[in-house]
Amino acid sequence: MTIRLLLADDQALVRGALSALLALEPDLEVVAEVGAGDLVLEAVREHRPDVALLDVEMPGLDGIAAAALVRAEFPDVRVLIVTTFGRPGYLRRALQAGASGFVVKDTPAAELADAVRRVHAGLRVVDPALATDSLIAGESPLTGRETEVLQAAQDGSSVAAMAAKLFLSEGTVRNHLSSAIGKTGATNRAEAVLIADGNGWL
Amino acid sequence: MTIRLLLADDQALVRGALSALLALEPDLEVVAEVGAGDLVLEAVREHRPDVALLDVEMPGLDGIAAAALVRAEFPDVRVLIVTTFGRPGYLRRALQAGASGFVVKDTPAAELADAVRRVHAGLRVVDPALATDSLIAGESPLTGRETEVLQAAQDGSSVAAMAAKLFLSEGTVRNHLSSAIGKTGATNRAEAVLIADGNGWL
DNA sequence: TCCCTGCCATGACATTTGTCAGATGCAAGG
DNA sequence: CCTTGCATCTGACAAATGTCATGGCAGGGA
Repeated sequence: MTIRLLLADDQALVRGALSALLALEPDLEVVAEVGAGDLVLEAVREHRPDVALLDVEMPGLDGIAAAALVRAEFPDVRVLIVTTFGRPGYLRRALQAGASGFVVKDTPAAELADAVRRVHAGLRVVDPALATDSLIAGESPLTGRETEVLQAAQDGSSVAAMAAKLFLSEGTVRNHLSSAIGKTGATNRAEAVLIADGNGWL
Repeated sequence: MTIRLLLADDQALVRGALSALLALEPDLEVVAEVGAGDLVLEAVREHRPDVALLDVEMPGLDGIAAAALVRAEFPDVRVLIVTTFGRPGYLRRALQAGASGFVVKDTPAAELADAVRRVHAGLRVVDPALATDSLIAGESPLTGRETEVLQAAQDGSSVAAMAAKLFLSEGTVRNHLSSAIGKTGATNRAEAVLIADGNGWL
């Protein structure tokens, strides 16, 4: 009885390489590969995998959002998140979205197949170092608006541009920014963006 | 006669997966894997691969710098750069460093082996879309100092912090920043950093 | 109901940032 | 030798940014 896998990663080369890696295991079978989060649910419907390996960073729907959709429609499909960045907030959100495991891409290749098997067996797989980081960093202290404003600031927009985009007054944008700067312990907007993003809060 | 390969990528999972993918080809053999740029030259000395696959983004020495070292000591070792980001400046610098090929990670997995064979045969392998981008973006218009200042600005430092780090007066830092902002077509520091980085100028 | 929190806004203020003009020194190239 | 480009600095100015106090409004507990 082989474990049926779905692979989602926007980088075709990595996707294909992971597929090759997992195909080496006799008890694993890759039944579907997709390159965008939007396609995950559809592929799950069609191929009914046992485990879905989802990258977080994907165009369109990200892996965490895709995980939530999958779990909502197919509670028996296990989700293993595989990501480049071990952002604490990613782990928290992934687990809240119903993921059973969370693996960063610099874990040894040999451990991936094991992680898949454990997840399939109903166990949780979480990098212990990351788990402690997640506890330390905690949940995002930012309010909804503060988060939105920082996201808008990511591309180097001016206050005026952000105000226009979010339909807010410039003063309000600056208030939210100031508040976010305070909460992140930063001294300016750019630093606040880096800190928040590094924690997976954006 | 198999082609001997060296793999360098800081993400162990990706490294292992690529290794599995390439091992499927009967004429290819992965003889060494390293996870940092500093280890590339040493591994080449020991294993004498025919082709080295190097990621650009690596801790310590980046893939392009490693390529230059390898080519200087072993001119008969071909270098194929494999990277996540198709930054125009990366391609230019990679070719200047003596790389024979440049592949982004969202090319189909099936093409990688072909790219390796072509590089080994003495041909150049370059993503055509990326090549035109590189021509459009052109060489970095930034002077040495401008580049340094933008790099220092990447972490959200204030002018005062950058001045201290670079042993310059605050006025000078602001002048270089202003100049860089003008050259990148940005309207502020943060945007200039994004544009310059996106072009591979930092 | 009252209180608290989040959200929105305004106005005022100090600081930081971006721009500009002007000046010097240095090195490379014609 | 002269020009050009780069790097450095100063001083001054306008614009953008960050902070603070204050107020209004809505929703969710206690």
